[in-house]
Amino acid sequence: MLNERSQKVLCAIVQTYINNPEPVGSSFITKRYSFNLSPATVRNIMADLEEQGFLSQPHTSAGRIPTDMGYRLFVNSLHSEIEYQPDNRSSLYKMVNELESIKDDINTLLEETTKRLSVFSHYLSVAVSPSTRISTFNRIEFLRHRGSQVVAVLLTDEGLIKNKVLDVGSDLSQRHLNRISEYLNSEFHGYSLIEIRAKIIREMAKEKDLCDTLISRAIRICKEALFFPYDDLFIAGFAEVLGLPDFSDVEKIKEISKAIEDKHHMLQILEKISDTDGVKVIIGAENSIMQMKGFSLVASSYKEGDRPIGCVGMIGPTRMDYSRAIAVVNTTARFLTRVLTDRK
Amino acid sequence: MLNERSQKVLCAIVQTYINNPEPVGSSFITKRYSFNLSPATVRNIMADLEEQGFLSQPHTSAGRIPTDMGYRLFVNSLHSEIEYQPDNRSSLYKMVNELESIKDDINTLLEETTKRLSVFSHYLSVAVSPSTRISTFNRIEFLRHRGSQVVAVLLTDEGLIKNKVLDVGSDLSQRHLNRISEYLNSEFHGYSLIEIRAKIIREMAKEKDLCDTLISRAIRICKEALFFPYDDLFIAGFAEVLGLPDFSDVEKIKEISKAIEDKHHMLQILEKISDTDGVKVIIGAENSIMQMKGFSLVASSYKEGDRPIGCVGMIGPTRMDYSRAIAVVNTTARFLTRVLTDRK
DNA sequence: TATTAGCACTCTCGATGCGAGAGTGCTAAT
DNA sequence: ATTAGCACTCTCGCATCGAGAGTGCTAATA
Repeated sequence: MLNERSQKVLCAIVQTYINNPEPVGSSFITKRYSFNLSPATVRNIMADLEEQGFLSQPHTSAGRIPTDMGYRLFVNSLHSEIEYQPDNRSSLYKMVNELESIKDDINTLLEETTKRLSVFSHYLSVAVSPSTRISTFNRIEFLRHRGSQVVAVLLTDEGLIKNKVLDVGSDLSQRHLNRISEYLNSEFHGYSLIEIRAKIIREMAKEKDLCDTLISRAIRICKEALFFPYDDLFIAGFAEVLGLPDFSDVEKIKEISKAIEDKHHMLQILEKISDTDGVKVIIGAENSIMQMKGFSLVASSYKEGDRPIGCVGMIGPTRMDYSRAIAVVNTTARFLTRVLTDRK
Repeated sequence: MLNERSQKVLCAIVQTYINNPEPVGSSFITKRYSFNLSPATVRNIMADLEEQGFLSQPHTSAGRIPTDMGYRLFVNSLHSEIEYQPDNRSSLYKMVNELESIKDDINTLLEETTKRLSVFSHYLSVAVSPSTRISTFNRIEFLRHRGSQVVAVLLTDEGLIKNKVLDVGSDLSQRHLNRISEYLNSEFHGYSLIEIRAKIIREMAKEKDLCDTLISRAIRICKEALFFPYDDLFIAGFAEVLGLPDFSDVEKIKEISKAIEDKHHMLQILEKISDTDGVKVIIGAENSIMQMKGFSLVASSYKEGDRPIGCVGMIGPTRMDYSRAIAVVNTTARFLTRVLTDRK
């Protein structure tokens, strides 16, 4: 579809534009890269590339800038080239080592990771905690709280700790609650939360008229206590991206701040990535789910053992340094995987 | 220090500038307000006000804009006039009523409050959860977690629920932990966390060589479990303020985003307000603690009964609509107070 | 046939100039 | 003490202009 020479020129243009966000001219390419081509030839190639949709021109008589398609081709070629080559910059390793000390609480770990990642990369960085849906039930405890309220504390094998305030009548004493939690803990230990929800639904249908009140109440309480509509989302580095030349325009800033304020949407995208393996790159409006026109996401799942459980990544302008971003995200995800896997 | 007429003119200028962020000229004032003064007179007054530091001029031959001092005078006069007149706009009441339904969890309540408040006011809105320092210990429970870890769950009388992951050796069984929590709960019930910390410090000094291991360990564990350096801070509405004309400049946006990324700083300011009564207004760099040059904070503590426990407020450009902001913040704080007081 | 040199053309960008408009400060009259 | 009048200042929008960068096309070249 594209001969090798054209592709090389395209990549050169993308790389040049990434280094410096100004339209790239033909002569720059011939000077900077030794393709042994004259500017005129490069111009012809560029015209072709534009026709095929890989480049665009802000106006006649300006150089070319990559389209999303252009970036995509660039990223794909990159991928096969340097795939998963960890970034050996000492500062990244330093950062990662600093994080080693906080392996106790997974949310603290993720929060600190995103913070440092954004400072390090100058991009927005994001992470989602292990998905509650697929998490493995370890145990649940109920603590009587003020009035008719009860605090349910859920622990999962992945290390998640989730609180939920429930309103059960005031007739259930702490003793009753302990009986309920004992029952649930023995019944559900080791199942994933999504399985448990299914079980509960079945159970509720079955026991509709049966009335072992304590158990049926336990089931009902549990259904509520295990329902967490959203996983935790960590975002850091807004101040960082404001420094990029791509955000010298107020409109652009509004767009990105809208994109990250819509946490629900963000989570959807990241959770999809949480389920898969390796680094994913989503460029601009590629993924029609997101109204992230103008931004790209480089993200990877992190795992516990062999099982992907969450996701960490970076968001930047489409003009972001993909090669570095991919390497950094990959390194970070591997680091998280190692910490989460080793901690047992 | 300032005669009544000058003050009226100043307030008129401030009000005009708040309505529309353009330097205010003398003739506008004479036309819009019926002071029965000629533009020339107003010009003289304006020159005086400028000399005294209440107004400034972007350039000769432009109108005047208020300085921080000018806003301050304006706000003070406002204060004595409409102090604590609740805002009767039906939409605010509607908003507040929607919030009534989530009185279960205080953090959820605060989060939703800030969200709605920002949408309603078009300013950034902030809130801090009840200060852990002054909160009243209700009980603590320890749950064995993975490996040598324990999850401490702290409940306070104010309704706070705090988790902390601790690394105690792996030799303490759940049974031991229960003994410890029973001891702590009977010992500390009803004390404020800050008192408890003091008690613990004394206890630790005393028992240095004594070695009732379980109790001394309990004390040590408790010291760690009760230490929460930061209260929760809720901020919402960044996208809202971007719409204001005051933030059409990228530099301004950077400034405000820096101000809110520094949560530590923000908390310091808000915690001070949490301790006092009524609505406070901090204009620009007035409070030298904050590098919030260019922004103002309108905030009020909310209470449980008669005791201020936390704080809610709004941040906007110095050119914000103080009158409305004060009313809205006041209404919101009173609403929170009512909900938190009634819920028992 | 693919490449290239040459050249006219187009478009942006910064500098410059200019006039309208808004608003001031000062002075002299009320 | 207030005000009318007026000269003055400054911004802002608009148009003009030339330099510079980069293109597309054509004709020559290997």
